[in-house]
Amino acid sequence: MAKMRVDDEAHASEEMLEDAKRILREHLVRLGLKQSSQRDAILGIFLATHDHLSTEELHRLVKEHDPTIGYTTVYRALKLFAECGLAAEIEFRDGIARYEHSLYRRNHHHMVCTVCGDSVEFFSPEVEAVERSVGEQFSFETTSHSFQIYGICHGCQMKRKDSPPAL
Amino acid sequence: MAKMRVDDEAHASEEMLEDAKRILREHLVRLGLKQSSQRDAILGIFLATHDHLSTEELHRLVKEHDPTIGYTTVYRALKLFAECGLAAEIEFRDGIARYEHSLYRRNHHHMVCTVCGDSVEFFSPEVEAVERSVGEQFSFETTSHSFQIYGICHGCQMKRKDSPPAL
DNA sequence: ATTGCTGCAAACGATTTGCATGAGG
DNA sequence: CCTCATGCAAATCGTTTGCAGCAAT
Repeated sequence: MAKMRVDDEAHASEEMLEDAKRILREHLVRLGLKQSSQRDAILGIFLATHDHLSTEELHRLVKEHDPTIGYTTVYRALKLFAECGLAAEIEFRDGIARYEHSLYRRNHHHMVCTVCGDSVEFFSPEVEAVERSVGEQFSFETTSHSFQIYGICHGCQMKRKDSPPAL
Repeated sequence: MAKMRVDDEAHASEEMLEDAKRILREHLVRLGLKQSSQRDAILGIFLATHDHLSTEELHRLVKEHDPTIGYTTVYRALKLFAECGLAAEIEFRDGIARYEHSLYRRNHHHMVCTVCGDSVEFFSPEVEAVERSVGEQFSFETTSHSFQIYGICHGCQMKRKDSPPAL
């Protein structure tokens, strides 16, 4: 429940990079696909961030490293990562698909401020338990769930008090 | 936790229709908006279904009743209903916005089959509790949450077994 | 009369695809 | 060599908006 220390995270990401590369490689072999330098680069950059990136945002980061890589390649790479469980798509109600790491990151959810768009993470094993129990109850073979909380963050609440309420 | 009996539901929806009309009316007055026959018709048809309707699906139903009502009017009516708490938008990962009744329908979530798209409803008060407790913890004034479970329904599991697995 | 509502068509924007060229096995 | 990956441009598709005429207050 406590936050990981930064050096723990750094250590974890070295191992994670290796695991991730292996998982992607196995996935490619399984589907008869090929490796490419672009995909390796995109994977590395994706794993190096701890944000919730849209395709466009990741593309921007990737271009800093290699300006020749196109949006479509990033888009397809993210799909591939999601297929093999390296990335998970999350939906923040703004109509933009965002991705985050999903390896080693279960039980982890988001609370989003509907005013400023910022998000905080929280951990909630109960939700995982609900997935299991409901799946059993209805004979679903569950694969995932999506859970977000929406509200107004502390900062935006303060600003609201200062300025006159719009409605 | 037990399912409502059908006649309970029928009775509830008469009362609900009145409540809904009143709520919408109050909302319109509050914002200085006007009533219209189209919106009344759309509200009635919306409340008469128990499905998770996309704008297009509701528009199709509405046209059966009055072919002159356009898509845009249905679209704007749904937004209005959502604003005043009569409808809630739900997201099933297919990129289509769906709406359902939200009046009298809290603690109610969906499990969606990623193969056939069918969904079942379930009730999970724990999730509401998580919203409250996480909101407190991070000083968010929470307004709502979104929770869906994804998986493969019993029927689609059976079909999988029959036909040779694709991958 | 004034102001909001409607319906059409057009704009929008993120996502997805077709295709010619280049790279991996 | 054959097949897949790439990057561009174009297509897609649900959503949203502008606007002229209609309806409600």
